[in-house]
Amino acid sequence: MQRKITITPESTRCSTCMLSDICLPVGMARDEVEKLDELVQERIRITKGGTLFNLGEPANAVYGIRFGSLKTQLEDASGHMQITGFLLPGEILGMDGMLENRHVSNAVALEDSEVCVIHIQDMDVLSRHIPSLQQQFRRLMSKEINRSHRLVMSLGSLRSEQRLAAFLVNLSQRLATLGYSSTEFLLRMSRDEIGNYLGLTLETVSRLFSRFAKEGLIRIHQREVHLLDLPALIKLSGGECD
Amino acid sequence: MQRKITITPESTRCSTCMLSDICLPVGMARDEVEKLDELVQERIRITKGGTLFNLGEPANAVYGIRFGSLKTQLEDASGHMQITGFLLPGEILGMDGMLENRHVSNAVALEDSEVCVIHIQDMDVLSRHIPSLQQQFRRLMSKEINRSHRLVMSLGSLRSEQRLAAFLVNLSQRLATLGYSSTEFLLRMSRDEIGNYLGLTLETVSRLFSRFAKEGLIRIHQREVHLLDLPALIKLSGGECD
DNA sequence: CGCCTCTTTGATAAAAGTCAATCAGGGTGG
DNA sequence: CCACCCTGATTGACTTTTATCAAAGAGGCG
Repeated sequence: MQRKITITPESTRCSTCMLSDICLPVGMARDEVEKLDELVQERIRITKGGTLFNLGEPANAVYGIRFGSLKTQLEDASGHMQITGFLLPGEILGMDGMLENRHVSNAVALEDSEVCVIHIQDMDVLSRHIPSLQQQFRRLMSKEINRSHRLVMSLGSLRSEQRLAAFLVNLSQRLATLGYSSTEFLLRMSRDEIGNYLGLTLETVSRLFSRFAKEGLIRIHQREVHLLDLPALIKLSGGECD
Repeated sequence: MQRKITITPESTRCSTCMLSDICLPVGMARDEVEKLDELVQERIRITKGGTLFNLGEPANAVYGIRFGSLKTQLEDASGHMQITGFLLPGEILGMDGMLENRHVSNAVALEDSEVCVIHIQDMDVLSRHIPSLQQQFRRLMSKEINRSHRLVMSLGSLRSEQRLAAFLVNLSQRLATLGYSSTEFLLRMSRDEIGNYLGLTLETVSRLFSRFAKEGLIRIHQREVHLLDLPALIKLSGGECD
């Protein structure tokens, strides 16, 4: 389910990682990124369906995804789950646990995945030698706040078709950033999970996919999506309207 | 609309502020709070309807509310607004602007209000003398992430009546923390604003208030609310179910 | 091969939105 | 000081959207 991987001298470090311009070091100067190299002393590999952390567990680190994808979800008093995000390589998770140093959500792997462990204490030590590190970390937290606010906007003001279109466009853009195709990709999550995330039922999601396909916006077979008319999807999602 | 207030020697400081155990210094040691006193060199008073900051403006500070209340809202490409929060005294706003040092939202006063200005640069300088300050700030950002995630949960998984109940309960609890009545208070926002925040129309909000009143859960006249059966509201909102 | 999970699709019901009219206060100007 | 107006709130009738219930189909894995 979950396996620790210790970093060896020949392991990839932040300064040699392909994701360095997306992940924690995004925007940092070359020489500062090199100083980051000691920060990650540990990686964790999680198999599909395994959890990286669970609600209530002590939280003293955040995690940067190296490969794979995870979902984060809140659990309410009655056990109902709400997915709050689908995370891709280069994205950071675990920052919601820093209020009480205890996780308030679960993180579950959607496929076999690996994350870099960033211990907060180590980061605080290192930040004495890297002046920009604290600011960098605030930026990442701010990004998470923004991400969540945009989700609120989507849930609060868009209709189901707009939400789903926005979801596809967002995924497309993030995959493009990673160097993958922005028009052809595999959905790592089920209809049920998409629906939960977007505040819809799985049936509604399925119906919308079918309708989008009929309208020529996408081609979809199971979890393989092909965005045929990205501009139309963007327009439908309410973004970049001209 | 907006007026700067410079701090004089006799002004209240963090160490003498009534809100110190709620606001920025929450949980900090007494001697560290005293070191915070130089941090706030400026306050801003905003009249009802005035803006503290607007989308696109440079962001180099965060703000702690001293008195009054504000709403924060996102604006999409087509000008549609989504309220992402109603903030009360002791609560911090502006942390969503730290990604690009530019505000991505608007903050509007719901009543005449005053905020303490916390310049990020000053905080970074001060944090060299207050080891816990960076951690403190991360806690506050984490809190904002959590707040937003819970709103996502509300929007994504609760029905309209549950959302409104949860909204009332949440307000009640925050007002209680401030020492106000948890059962009798004034709504500083319109039905329209509540509806926008909760992803509902103003008519739905109004109808639900009327229904809650008919069912004996609340008494409401205009913006004056009286929570008559807080346990029932908590239960309705899905929290603390037993 | 068969079971199990995920997905699709249809019929129907419920929730919430829209449109519209009326009502209540609060503030302003005559 | 009062009438009027303007904004915000309430309520009703009706429509639209989305959920619910149900059944059947499609892959994938043991």
